[in-house]
Amino acid sequence: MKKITIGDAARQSGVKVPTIRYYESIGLLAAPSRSEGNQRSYEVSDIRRLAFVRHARELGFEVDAIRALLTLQDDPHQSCASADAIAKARLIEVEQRIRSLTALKAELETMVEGCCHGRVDQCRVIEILADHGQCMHDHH
Amino acid sequence: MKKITIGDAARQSGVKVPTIRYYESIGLLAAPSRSEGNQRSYEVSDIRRLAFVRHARELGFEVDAIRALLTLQDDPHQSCASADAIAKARLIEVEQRIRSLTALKAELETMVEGCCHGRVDQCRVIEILADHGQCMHDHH
DNA sequence: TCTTGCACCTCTAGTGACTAGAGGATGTAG
DNA sequence: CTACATCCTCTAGTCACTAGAGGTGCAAGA
Repeated sequence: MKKITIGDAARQSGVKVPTIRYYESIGLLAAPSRSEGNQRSYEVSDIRRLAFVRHARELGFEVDAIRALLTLQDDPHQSCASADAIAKARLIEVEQRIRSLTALKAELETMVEGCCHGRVDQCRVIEILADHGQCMHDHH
Repeated sequence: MKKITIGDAARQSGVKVPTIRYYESIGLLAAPSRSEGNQRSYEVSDIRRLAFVRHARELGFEVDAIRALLTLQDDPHQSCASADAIAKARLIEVEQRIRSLTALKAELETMVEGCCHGRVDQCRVIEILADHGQCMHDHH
């Protein structure tokens, strides 16, 4: 067995070194074996697990959701209904978030277009922020 | 002058009571005068300022950006170029965020569609998360 | 007048998901 | 053998709040 240091694990998985230690501390990754000199020594399966976590984090899953997904992954004979439910819930969140960001974008565009490029007292950026009544969008 | 309690200020501005005290502590809102019994007493202008902050926060501006906008608002004779720049920067952020969330949405849809509703070892939700190489979108 | 009960006060600590830094040990290349 | 990178643990900081403890102020009903 070749030993994978935490630095190599970080490079291969794309998860930063302190973050790997953090994941270990919150129980997302099992504590690996140690070398003579007390340095962490990872297996290839740990790298895969880290890559899984990283990808899920990039997709915006919370650590608790990832923990649930990892539990499923560890026991591949159970039903995937939970994984499906987690992904679906996240999809709904994402759709909602896109809707509200799109409304927000329109509002920011109005602000920027309305900027007179002159003095603050004629500027719609400040004006729109100051008066929520001018906000037509129900992004909030 | 009628005195506005912190509770009324919260109701009128939509900013929660502890959040108002927090904003005071970080210098976003000046410390108001106090009643005999040491209770905060706000002016109408404070309510407006709080509503301004709330709206800007809802639009996703960070507290530091809001601090800059408030400084501009306090001196309406200066150029609005800074306000414009802050709003434009936020607009770019929002557009970027929408793009990456849209890519993410597509990926989540692939996951959910690919779910066999059977066992985990045939489930694309887990599979796609486990293998980032299957992710075609450069949302990250 | 008393009491009930809500709203207010300050202060500390917790949240999520890390990130930064101190201070020291280990491992490797020249 | 000596640099120097990498590793170790531990604590504290980030952001924008939120929660809770423990105590005070105040207005209305009995």
